[in-house]
Amino acid sequence: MPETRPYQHHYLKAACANCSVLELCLPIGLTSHEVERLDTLIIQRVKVKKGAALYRAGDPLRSLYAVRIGSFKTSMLSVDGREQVTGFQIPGEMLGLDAISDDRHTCSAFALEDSEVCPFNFAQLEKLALELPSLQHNMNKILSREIVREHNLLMMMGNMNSDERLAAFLLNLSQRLSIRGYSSRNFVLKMRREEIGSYLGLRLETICRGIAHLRDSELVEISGRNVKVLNLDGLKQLVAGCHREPPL
Amino acid sequence: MPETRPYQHHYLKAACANCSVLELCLPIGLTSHEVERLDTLIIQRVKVKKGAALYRAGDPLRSLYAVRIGSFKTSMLSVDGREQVTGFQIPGEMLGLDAISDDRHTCSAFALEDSEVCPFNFAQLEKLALELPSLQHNMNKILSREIVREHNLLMMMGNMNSDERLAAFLLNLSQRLSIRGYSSRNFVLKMRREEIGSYLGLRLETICRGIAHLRDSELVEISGRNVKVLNLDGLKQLVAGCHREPPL
DNA sequence: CGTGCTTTTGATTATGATCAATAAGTGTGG
DNA sequence: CCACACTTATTGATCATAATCAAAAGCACG
Repeated sequence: MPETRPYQHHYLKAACANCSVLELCLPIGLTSHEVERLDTLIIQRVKVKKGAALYRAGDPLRSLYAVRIGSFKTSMLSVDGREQVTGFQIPGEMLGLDAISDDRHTCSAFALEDSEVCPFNFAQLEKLALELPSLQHNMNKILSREIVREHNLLMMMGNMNSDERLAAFLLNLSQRLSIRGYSSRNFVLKMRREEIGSYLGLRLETICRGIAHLRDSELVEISGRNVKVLNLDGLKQLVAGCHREPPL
Repeated sequence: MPETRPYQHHYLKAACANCSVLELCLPIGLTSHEVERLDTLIIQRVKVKKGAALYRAGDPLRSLYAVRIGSFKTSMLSVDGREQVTGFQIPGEMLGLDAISDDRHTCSAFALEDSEVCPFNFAQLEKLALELPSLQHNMNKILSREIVREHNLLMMMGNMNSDERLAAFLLNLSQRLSIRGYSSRNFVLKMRREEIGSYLGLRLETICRGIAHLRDSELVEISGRNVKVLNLDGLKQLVAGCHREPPL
């Protein structure tokens, strides 16, 4: 990711009401009148070029972002400059939730492809949430859902071997894409092997070997970054009947 | 943890205003009038016996809980019955945040010693947060802080070896205890080696060996569950100059 | 159409898991 | 209070998994 300049401002007039990811984003369950009020927070949508940072660790929290088009990775840097990928975000998913803790982003967010986000000014969002109970409730749920996501990640890190983690990763991505109306059986990995590895706590070579194993067992067909799921149940079984010891 | 009966109800009249962990808990930064209103949500404090569950995975979300006295572990069960510990909570820390996502607890919470919690009815809490902006803001921060905590855990799982993870765990516990006014140099581990291991993605034997290593390098003195930190900076250095490869 | 980067695959090594046996605590009932 | 049973902790020996090192093959983009 050599592109380091701040994100580009391509101003677009926003309109939650006719946004295609409306039902996956902050406004879930809001009345059309409430959505209109939320709309007023989004000054403009923002385009982020592939490889560019939407924000960086240490930046003050200005806005939360909903991914509208494209995809992102969020990552932290360790003291000695190693990257830990903490998540991949696709349309309808939120970015920046970790920053509320300390009014400062703890992760950086990079676009994995040319992308577009809706920024919600956080101060205004909190203010509006005081007036719209369902918005407040949504925010709580979205924050809590992120906690649950990370619990599952921890579970994976603690109890799954490399092949199982990879299978779980593909399955999770497949399911999230399917919710967004994309194919759950054919999709493209926008991230590098190294980034998948970092996310799963593995080296990139281990990811390559895992892919080879899944291919050998005819669960998926992966060539380059193109994924075709051949045996969804098989994948699920691999993830479910997982863990380092057999059940006694 | 053989004790499986639901938590015991020892009713105590609650009063945030003169609670010793007030400034670490939900009411941070609230005016005394606001704290009074929050007080009305806590019908009574609840005592939980060592080993008993405060709630279990699958239970409907009724309340969030602030630990007042004692300590807890939260854990999830995998399909084949293996435990993944997701956190340890000490006084002033919140329990149940993951349940907001789906109105259902995804973890179980067990008392590691005889303990006491303050339950906040969640529905009432959300309602009250609409009227008290600083309460709403606190809730957002607490949720976000939990996300940051888990990011750091992921970082640990992904980039640290066993000794470094153990050192990071001890350091983190030491710091949290110190914030609560306990000694940061002398404390007692209320959890078993196995639970520490599960939390850190390691086996209990590896924890024992790690303890032996830290003892050999004269960073800490650990006998049984009693911890004495001998060289805080040394511990920090081990955690900071960590990671599987040396910095290039 | 090279020149990076990224991915793949192979060979070897290191770390932590597993298996096993012993020791140290903890709590209970006599 | 002690003896016993049981849980928890420690340490050793061996093994398995994934990391590391290395080299070649694909790709993508200027």
